[in-house]
Amino acid sequence: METRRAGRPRDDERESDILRAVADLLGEVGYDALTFEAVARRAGASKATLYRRWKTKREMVIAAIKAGPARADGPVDIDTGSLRGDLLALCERLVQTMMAADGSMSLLLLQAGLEDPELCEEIERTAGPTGARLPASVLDAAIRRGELPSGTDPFPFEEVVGATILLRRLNGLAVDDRYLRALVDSVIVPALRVTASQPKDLPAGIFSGHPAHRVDEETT
Amino acid sequence: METRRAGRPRDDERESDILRAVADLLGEVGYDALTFEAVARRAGASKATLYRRWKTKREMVIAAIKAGPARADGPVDIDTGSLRGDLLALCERLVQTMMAADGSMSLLLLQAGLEDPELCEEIERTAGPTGARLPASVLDAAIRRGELPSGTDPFPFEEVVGATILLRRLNGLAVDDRYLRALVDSVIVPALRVTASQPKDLPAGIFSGHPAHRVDEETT
Amino acid sequence: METRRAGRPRDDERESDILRAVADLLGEVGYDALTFEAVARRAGASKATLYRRWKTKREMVIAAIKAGPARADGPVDIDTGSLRGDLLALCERLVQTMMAADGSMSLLLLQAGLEDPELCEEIERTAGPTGARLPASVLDAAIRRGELPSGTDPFPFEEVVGATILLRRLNGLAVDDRYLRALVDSVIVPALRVTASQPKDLPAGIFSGHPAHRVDEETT
Amino acid sequence: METRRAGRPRDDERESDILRAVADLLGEVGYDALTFEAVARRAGASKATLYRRWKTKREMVIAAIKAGPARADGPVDIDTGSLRGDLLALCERLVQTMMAADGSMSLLLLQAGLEDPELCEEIERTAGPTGARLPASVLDAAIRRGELPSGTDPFPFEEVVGATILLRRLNGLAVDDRYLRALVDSVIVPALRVTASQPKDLPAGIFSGHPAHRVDEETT
DNA sequence: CATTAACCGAGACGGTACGTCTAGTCTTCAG
DNA sequence: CTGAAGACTAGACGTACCGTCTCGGTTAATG
Repeated sequence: METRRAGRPRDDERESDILRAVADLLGEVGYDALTFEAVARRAGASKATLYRRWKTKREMVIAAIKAGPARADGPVDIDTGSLRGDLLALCERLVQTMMAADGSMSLLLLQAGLEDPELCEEIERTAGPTGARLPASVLDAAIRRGELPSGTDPFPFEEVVGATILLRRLNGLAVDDRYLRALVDSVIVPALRVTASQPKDLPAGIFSGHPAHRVDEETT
Repeated sequence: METRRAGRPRDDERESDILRAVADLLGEVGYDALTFEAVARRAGASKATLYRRWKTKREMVIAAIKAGPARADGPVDIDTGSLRGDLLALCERLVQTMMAADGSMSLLLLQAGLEDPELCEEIERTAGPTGARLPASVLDAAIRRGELPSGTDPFPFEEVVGATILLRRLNGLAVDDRYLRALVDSVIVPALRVTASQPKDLPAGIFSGHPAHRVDEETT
Repeated sequence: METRRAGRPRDDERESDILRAVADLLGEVGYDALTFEAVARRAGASKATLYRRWKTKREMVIAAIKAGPARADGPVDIDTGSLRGDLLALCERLVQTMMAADGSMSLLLLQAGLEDPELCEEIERTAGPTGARLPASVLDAAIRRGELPSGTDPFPFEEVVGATILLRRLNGLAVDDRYLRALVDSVIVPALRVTASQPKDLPAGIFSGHPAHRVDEETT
Repeated sequence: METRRAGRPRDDERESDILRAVADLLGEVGYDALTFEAVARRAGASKATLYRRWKTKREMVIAAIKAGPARADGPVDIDTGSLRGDLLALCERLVQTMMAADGSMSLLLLQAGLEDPELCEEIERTAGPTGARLPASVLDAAIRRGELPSGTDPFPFEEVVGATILLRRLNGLAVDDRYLRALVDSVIVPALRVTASQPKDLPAGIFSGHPAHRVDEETT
């Protein structure tokens, strides 16, 4: 029955005040220039209060992102009538997702994935479908249309699309329709068609998600 | 005839001493923990001497990388007798290249590419074949063996391999043989085989290099 | 009832440690060569801790002087049996007081007096009789002996002696017996004898002290 | 006959340009904030050129003062008809002289006297009568009027007036008519009247001048 | 008349202090 | 125990000057 630890309980309102301050500052000065000091000032909180909750800046920022208001706009389904169209639509959605925050933000999430793979799920949950995953509905539709063999593994999409697009963005290179078409036509589609039998337990990447979960879906 | 500007000229030896110190410290403490202060101490130089040359840490580090000793170990040719083997060997070499420096180092290069695309060429030149490009020799051999149609474009390899491997590394995920085999077998090889006619003048990414140049070589 | 202001209070021990370091360094390198940096090093303190307390070097040094250990050696009374002897003894004591610190130290005190006239009293209190004031006992004895008329004002002594001796010291000129005798015989004694009725509320100089106060004592 | 050393001779114009810059900066930022760096910038000279001429800031500044344009306004004679009036007029002139430069300037001259007593003469020469010396004309007139015995020594005036006024100024204390009257009436005049026979070879102070010279005058 | 030594400006150099900032930790008092 | 407040050590930040030096170039007297 876990007796509540003695003493004054943490003030949840303080926490959300602080996280709001973190989020604001993130937008104003970026990740690198964000300091505990400034957060404390802005939130009218003490540094001790911050450190009590999060050991590092990264942790704190991630918490702020997690606490961000859940995306209101529902997960619009993708269904253009062709695999190629669906894939391009997904790519475009992913580009939009990345555009939402600035470059260092993407980078942050990227680095965050490093130690907190759960965050991927978290983002997917709060931010809605990012376009980084290949939804079963799209896959199923393609199989139904005969564009892909049944049992097609989404790995080529999920592993490749997020990585290439993020890097291009970080390099300040254009990620336009022409590029996306080249990527989809010359890499993703051919690769998906092959249905190579790859190991089913590869560790998940930030974009490739959690195969274990998907494997379940596939086998269903 | 370019009149030397007045005043005592900068001491090139000091500069190389400093850059050596930068490189050493980079290896020891990483990019984030690298400070002007420590570089000055290590190089026995004055901070003013550093700031006179580079305004920011990034600039200085990039200079250090550019100045890095041209890789002595010659560009060992890759020829395993099969396309798959060659591709895996290239991937492994790329992993080694990235391992050479720490994670934030890769990140730095990545960000550096952002504003200094020439740096890509620079690194390729000084660091020797990194494994990020698909050499014409490998391509030709595969075509000769009938594994690939003539006219195959290296885009699928160059655009995908570097990006995915770097991201996995940044995410602290294993980049082992199993992963590389999955990548090569289910993405790279199928994509190369298709020889889709894609635009030849896509902007180059940090890993995809400058297709225009290579296309010339291939057609030669 | 003055509620203690929030937050961790300043550590008085740190303060005294620091001031001790200041005093030591003053003695070792002098005022001009004294730096915040060195004080911090010596005291094992952070520069922030220093700057939190004092905005300038002068402020800090003055604090160190004020905090100096009260002079143990009691205020030895002066009584040579003659006015001339007493005055010469006072002058010699003053010379000793000035010798205690180096030249720039005297200069410092001098400048300090500029904005902090209370410091004069402070020094008189902590350093014991400096010889800069003409004690009532000496005056009374001279009057009793008939060497001076009753009601003699100490102004000629206090205003002149300190100023002339300090300046000679600052000019690196000898302040020896011969000089002191000349000063006492040809300036101080003749002037004291006149008992001119001068305004009683002249602003006090660093050496002339606060006549108003002493006048009260005398008339008591 | 000392043959001029070989090589290009120093450019006197550069020297005067520099000293003018020194003088200007002295007036603008004061002695403490004056830097070689700034002088070089202002004069369009090289630091080496400065250091070649003067080893220290003090030396340089003193040179600048010595080089200052000789005071144009001639040495107005003092003759108010009474000793007291003459002395007060001299005091006021001295106060004016000190006012001319700022406090640290006076201080500088003071310290300069420390090692370069000739500078006193220099100042007296270039700046005209400062009021620090008791002119023979004033003394003679007083003797003629019977206010002073013949053979009166100016020591009480010269030793005391400059020192007390300078110190009061440095202490930020008013040096007004009331003070000057008190000083003259209760110290200077009584002391001058006594004509004590003091040693004739006292070392000169910055204000007391060179007794040797005056002794000559007196004995004449 | 050529040499040459000292001059000149510019500015790089190793040092060092400046005054400010942030990181983390710790201490006090109030709830 | 939690909270705010804020002191504490540690040390990097970027700037400024210090006094020395090294350049390319100039200027006069010497040889």
